[in-house]
Amino acid sequence: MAQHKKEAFGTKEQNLATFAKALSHPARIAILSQLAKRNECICGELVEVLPLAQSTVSQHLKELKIAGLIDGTIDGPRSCYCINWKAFEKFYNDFSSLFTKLKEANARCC
Amino acid sequence: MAQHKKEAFGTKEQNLATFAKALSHPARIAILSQLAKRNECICGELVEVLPLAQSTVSQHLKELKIAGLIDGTIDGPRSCYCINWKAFEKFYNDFSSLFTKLKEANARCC
DNA sequence: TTCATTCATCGTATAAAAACGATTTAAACA
DNA sequence: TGTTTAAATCGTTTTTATACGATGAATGAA
Repeated sequence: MAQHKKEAFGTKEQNLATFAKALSHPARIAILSQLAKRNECICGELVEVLPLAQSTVSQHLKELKIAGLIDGTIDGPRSCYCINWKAFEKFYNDFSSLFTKLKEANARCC
Repeated sequence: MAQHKKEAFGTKEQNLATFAKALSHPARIAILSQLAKRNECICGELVEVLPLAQSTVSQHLKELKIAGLIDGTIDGPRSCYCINWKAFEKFYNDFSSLFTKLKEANARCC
């Protein structure tokens, strides 16, 4: 009875929602901030900094990767992650467009 | 075993995550777009436009309201909703700051 | 080759989200 | 007062997310 109906909406809305969902957990915001702060972005360093188990951090990294916001490369026994700037910028621009559209309409709201 | 640990993160990260979560469903993006498009923002009009049951739309409206992104006023037997511009702008600015911060760090990523 | 390190994945448990129908509430109107 | 209309809430089901420990795979070092 609770089948999701996300497909019933437009592509633009779905893409924006996917982007927002990737950012919808403080752990993933923290991960992005850490990736931005460091030259090296090793999974283990994130585990040290975050109040979560290693497996949980790995799971969040996977979600960010699936969303396309980060890239991961294997570096020996370690994994190095970094922000996928191109994807992130695309999503950000789409979101900014929505924001601008909403803003313009603001004046005549009830 | 799966108690949420969102409280273990910073306030800034939590607030951003809450904002993103409110936008993390295409129905809620569509609702915001509709609110921006119309002079009147009656719940029933949204139900007509969206591919969802009335109770489900009401639920999404409630979430947007709890997140602070919209305001609702009772208009006779109807409910009139509009975007809470101030809150929306605050969140948007916070998000833009994060984006800028990430962007500056981009050059020295692995 | 063996062992330690690092991370991903699996299995599982709990919590939250999404969706709907049915019911309730509240206002407008006859 | 009773009836209609509109929307919120309730109860329920299904799906997804969050979190962890345990296991597995792959690399690097002994």
